[in-house]
Amino acid sequence: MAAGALTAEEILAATEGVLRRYGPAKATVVDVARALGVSHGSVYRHFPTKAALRAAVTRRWLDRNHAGLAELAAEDSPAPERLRRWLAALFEAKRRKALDDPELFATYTVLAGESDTVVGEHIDALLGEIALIIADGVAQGAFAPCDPQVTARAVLDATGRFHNPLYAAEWSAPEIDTAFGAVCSLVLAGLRATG
Amino acid sequence: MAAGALTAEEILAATEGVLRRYGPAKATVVDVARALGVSHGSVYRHFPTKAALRAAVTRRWLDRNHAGLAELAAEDSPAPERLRRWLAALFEAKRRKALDDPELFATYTVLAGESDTVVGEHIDALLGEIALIIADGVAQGAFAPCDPQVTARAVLDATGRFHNPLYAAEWSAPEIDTAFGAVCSLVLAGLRATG
DNA sequence: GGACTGACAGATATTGAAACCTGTCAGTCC
DNA sequence: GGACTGACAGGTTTCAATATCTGTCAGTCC
Repeated sequence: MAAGALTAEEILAATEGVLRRYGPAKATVVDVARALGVSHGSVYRHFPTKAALRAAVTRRWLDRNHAGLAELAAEDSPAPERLRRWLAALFEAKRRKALDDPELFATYTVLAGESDTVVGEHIDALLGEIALIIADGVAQGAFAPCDPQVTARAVLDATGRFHNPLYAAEWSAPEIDTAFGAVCSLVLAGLRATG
Repeated sequence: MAAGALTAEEILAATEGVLRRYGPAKATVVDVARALGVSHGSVYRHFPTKAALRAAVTRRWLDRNHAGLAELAAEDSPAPERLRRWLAALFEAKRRKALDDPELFATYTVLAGESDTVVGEHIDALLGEIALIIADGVAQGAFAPCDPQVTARAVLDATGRFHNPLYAAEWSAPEIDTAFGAVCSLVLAGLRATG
């Protein structure tokens, strides 16, 4: 559709559009090719399988939504408030996506469920950022000594209700902010004095 | 099938059998009636709708699995270790169900997803037990002062990965016990010194 | 008289044939 | 020669006809 040769980038953009229009169940590789004005064989020159194409779209989406969080984690500020803002930012980003366009969010939730690998890498990135903040906090003396890796996992697990898409339906409930605040406080208090 | 008049109890037992054999998608009221040797009209004398029948089966199952937990919560022992044992018992009960008979567990997970009310009551019961332990802990001086209701919710939320059926697939992973221990320790440390 | 039956209407699920999709590859075109 | 096409085999999805199910109720039976 664009200038000369077909690029992976163009295919990904077209695939996003097709997914948006038809949903994850009905979007086909033929639809993507049609949107680009090429044969579907051309798409297979750039992506080995439909699953790989969908995984690539998922990775793009995850990366885009994740922008900004890494910077926040690396900020030079007291670890406790930094962790709280980081968790709040993660929750807020996901919640906005889920509430602004529920269908698109559902589409990407399905896609994410298809490729463990992509999701696993995303989670590893999040864990790394939490571990960074925790290590800083221990160095600052704000958190009790601990294994940052293991504790980062505990923090991510404990806040699952506020980032795991499985819970998206609960994110519009009025008491969700209270619940988020309570879990955050509990986790931060726990970090201050881990047993 | 049994002695004289058809009882709700017999219908529930027969329904469990039918669900076990055919799964949640294919089990019908006609199947239940056939298993009991009666017409399906008789079943509707005891339960107004199929949904109500399924909700009753779900409640029974939840209650049965919950047996023992309430006693544990009411025990006369230090709150921190009591809470840890209570959480471990909850996790262990769910995990055993999920691993012993995955199909049956999946069946009941589907059923639970159908009736918010029944699940809500079950969660309220769990929250009450946690709140009881927390209130005891505050009275004992082991936990920092807090609103037991709100904090109970935070504890249940924070440990969601270890009791919410949505996570059942992860319960056979080797590192799950480490993760459980880490979250428990974090939560208990948080209760000791809530901010 | 009250527990139960069985036939019924409308809604939902099953089935099998036809349409479509995925992934491949020999061949076309610059 | 490398990007692209288009026809193809095998597998999956769709669609409409058919069968089954849910929930009701007038009537049967002890």
